[in-house]
Amino acid sequence: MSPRALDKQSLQERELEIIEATLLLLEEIDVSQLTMDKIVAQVPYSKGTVYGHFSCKEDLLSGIGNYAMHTMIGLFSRAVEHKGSSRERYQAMSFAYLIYALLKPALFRTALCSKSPSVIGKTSPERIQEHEALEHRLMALFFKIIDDGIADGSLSLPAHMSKQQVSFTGWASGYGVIIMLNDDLNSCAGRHGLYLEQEFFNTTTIFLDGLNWHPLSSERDYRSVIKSMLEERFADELEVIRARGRQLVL
Amino acid sequence: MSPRALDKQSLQERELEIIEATLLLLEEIDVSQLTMDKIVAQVPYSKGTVYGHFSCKEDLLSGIGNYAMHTMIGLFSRAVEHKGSSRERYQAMSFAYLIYALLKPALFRTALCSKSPSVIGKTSPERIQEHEALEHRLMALFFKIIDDGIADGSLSLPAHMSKQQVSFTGWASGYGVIIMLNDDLNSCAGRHGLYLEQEFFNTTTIFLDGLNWHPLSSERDYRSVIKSMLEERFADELEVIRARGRQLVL
DNA sequence: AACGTCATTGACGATTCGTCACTATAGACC
DNA sequence: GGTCTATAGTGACGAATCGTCAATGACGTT
Repeated sequence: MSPRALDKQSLQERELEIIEATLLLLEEIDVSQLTMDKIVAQVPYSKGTVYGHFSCKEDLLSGIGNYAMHTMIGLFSRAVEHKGSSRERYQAMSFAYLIYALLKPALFRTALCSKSPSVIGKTSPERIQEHEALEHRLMALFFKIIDDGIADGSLSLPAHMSKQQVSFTGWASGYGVIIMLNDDLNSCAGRHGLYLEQEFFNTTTIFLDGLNWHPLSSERDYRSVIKSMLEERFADELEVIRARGRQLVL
Repeated sequence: MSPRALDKQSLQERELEIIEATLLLLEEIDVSQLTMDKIVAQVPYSKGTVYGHFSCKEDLLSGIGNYAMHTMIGLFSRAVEHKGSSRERYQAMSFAYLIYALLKPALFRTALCSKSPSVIGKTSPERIQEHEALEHRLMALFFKIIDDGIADGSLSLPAHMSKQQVSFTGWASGYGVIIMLNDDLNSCAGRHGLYLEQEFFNTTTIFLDGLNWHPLSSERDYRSVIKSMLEERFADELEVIRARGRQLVL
């Protein structure tokens, strides 16, 4: 094909192509049945070329994880432009996570895998570094809003907690909920009656109340704030999600 | 050996033996390098026998996950006997989780793997069922304390939230923190300066404050409450953890 | 047109998996 | 105590998967 053309541009494009092909494959088969041979068959490149990009299956899964973070950063950046109090904007951003989970189920599911120790243990150092950089960018979006909250007086950091700790704690809580309710993403009926979006909302609300970020949930109906924010900023995405037969129950 | 002796007792003992041998192995090698052959070599049984217990490596990992939950239930049951307010007892129980994480690092690390979709996808239905039953038992311990809190008037359930939702949300938050700070379990210095025990404490505190579970953290120094609870109820475990060179920084 | 360079290829050896035909043994029955 | 049977246990083997590397070919250079 192109022997003397190792320009980064097309290399990255091909990496993306492999990732997208894998995701397409993962809409039909489970991660546990994913093999490199199946990926190679799905793609116009040979095994050697694929291995040139990804040192092993786990490395590819991590690549997908990073791709997922890119997607998230895009969605988060849109949510953060929501007009409202700093607490509302924080909550809006959290919900962009949910939109992503519902919009790209295969990506979401696979990205979770990429966090497991068994995958990380086989991931190339470069990709881990990339992962951390992306995580940092994501966290920075939250930092910004926390600063806003402190600036406008609606939030003061708890004793012994830095901005980073607050932001990390909130993120981890939401992450835990999503991991644990992930199974039922498609079945709609929640695990023992739990709905992802409900518990995600509850977790965020309790967290922000716990931080004493004003106005508290007792003073304001955040459920409808979120609802209208979603309809306004993510109309297209909601359309796609609904077309797939998944209703957001809030 | 024993042809006509399929008593459940010894079968379960052997299952445990295989699990413990695997955990021993996992103190030296990473999960990603774990193979069934290595396990078989570590154990006085043959491949066929091991496969009789566990249908594949993933099934074994899930078995380890369930074993971990057993361990946790044991520790939790001890923490719950702490004398103090209902909120204190809740917090004590949360911290039993941390004790477990520090006491059995290999078990803890592996149990995390067992939650990943790629592992669950290959786990036998029976074991998944067992997992859910154990999860239920664990949750029930939390239910109990939430009931106590409601009974003694220090807690009222938030609008639109059931006992189950509260308990789930709290659990998931703690779980997320632990997953995300897991890497550094042994390195002691936290990820970008975050310490597992610190953030675990913070998350629990914010969560309980968010629930408005009295007395709030502004009214009571829970840090020292936890400290003395640990010294009192988990002296032996703390000893072991310290002997390994890990200090609990609270 | 001959050469050098480098991306690409896919066949192959190595590893790992999971099965199954066979062996061993404890008890039942004569 | 000898034989028979049912079941636990074994480990060699075929199948699947992995990751490599010697060979190929496309393109720029001389």
